[in-house]
Amino acid sequence: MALAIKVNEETFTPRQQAVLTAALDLLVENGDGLTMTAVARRASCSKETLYKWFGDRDGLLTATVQWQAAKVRMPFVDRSHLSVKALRSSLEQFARDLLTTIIGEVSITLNRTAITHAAQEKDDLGNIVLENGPMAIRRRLKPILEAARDARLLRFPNSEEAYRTFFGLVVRDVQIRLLLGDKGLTQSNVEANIESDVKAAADQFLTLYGVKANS
Amino acid sequence: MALAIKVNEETFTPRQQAVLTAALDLLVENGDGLTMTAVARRASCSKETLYKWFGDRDGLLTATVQWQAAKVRMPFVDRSHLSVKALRSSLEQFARDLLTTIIGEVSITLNRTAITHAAQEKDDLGNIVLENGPMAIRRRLKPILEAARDARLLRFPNSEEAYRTFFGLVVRDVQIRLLLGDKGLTQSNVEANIESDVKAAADQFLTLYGVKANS
DNA sequence: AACGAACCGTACCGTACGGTACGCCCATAT
DNA sequence: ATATGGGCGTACCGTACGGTACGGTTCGTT
Repeated sequence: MALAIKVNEETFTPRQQAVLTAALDLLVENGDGLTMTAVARRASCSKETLYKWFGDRDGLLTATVQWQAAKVRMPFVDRSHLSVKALRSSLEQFARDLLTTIIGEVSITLNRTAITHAAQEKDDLGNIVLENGPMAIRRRLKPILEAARDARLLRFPNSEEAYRTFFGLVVRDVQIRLLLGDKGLTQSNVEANIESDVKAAADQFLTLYGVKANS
Repeated sequence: MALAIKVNEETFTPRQQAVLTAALDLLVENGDGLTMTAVARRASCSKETLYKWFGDRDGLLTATVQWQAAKVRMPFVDRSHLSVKALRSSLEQFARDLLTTIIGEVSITLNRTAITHAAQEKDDLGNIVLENGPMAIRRRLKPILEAARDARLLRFPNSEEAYRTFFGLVVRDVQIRLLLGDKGLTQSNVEANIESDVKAAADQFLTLYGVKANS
């Protein structure tokens, strides 16, 4: 838990955030478009300032990803009253948040950038994205799963396995196809089916781990 | 189906394949290490030859990915006698092949390269990897699923959905974590659990879509 | 008013790399 | 033996980009 890199709102001044926004925009528009000159021009600042604030290109990239990844805050899910209905609703909420996040252009860009980065030895960005993406969800979902198990609504030997199954049921091949730029899978295309996919994933998860279904 | 890019063994001469091997090695060793000079030195050939054979850097990259991706040939799965046992065995075989492929260094490198490539406008590599990865599996698995449905072993409204669920149950978060360079998930780490994961995925899939379980 | 800090814009430097040109070797054909 | 062509090695060119330097401007402080 101490591993999570904390980025407060106050970490960056508004001016700096404007710079980071420019950097992110360039990243989204054109993955390799993040040249220092381009960011400086887009943000109407001098390159010297960029180097003063962020050290070097990698620092700017890291700051951008950190700042943006930390913004992915999923809405709070109630875990007080644990009826089957409430559990299903929570699962659907998680699935919906996960899917809508994943198919967003920003998320795709961040993941692509981090993966490109990880292809070289420097794996900072990969960890940042992981920490704010899958791991953040895991941290939030696991206690709910465990509470549901304690309430005899779910049955599983290992909450880690249960979480990963949920992830798989929700994400399936959507993320990798989007990352690879599958033209047969536009965001709007996925977006239209989110609700039915969400329901299907929750149903399947409950079929696999709900108390009724499992022996 | 005509979309699949065909790459015969004879497409490249042995000497050319040696060059492609060198290129792939450099790619695996260091994602951005694929400079024309480096490939030429590694393969003991001249840059001029590279340009003569492959046109430009992108052509070399594409040839490398095509050539390597086309090598991913999964073993044939018998689909003649369709007992429950044979079906489960087939599913496990698919899951095993999928997992072992995905966690391989070559696959990770290819996917990372294609994703990096897709981050710019050029999406050739993404399609090639997709076509030889997920889509190849889909083409092989779908008829088996449909045969099993016709034999009343499985029940699903949509074979596409069934395939994607299978994919999700098998891959879960493994691929994205490996692509992002998650240090808590080494190949050997995953490899050790392949067999149990494979069994679990097949079990879960049969629980969801097997005739016995569904109403 | 005077000073200084922060910052913009631009010019500049060094390097890395894609791509080209050229000289040489060697193998095969005639 | 000689010619020819495919290919190796190297040197070279142009450009793009990371990083630095510097003059000019704005703004806050005293």
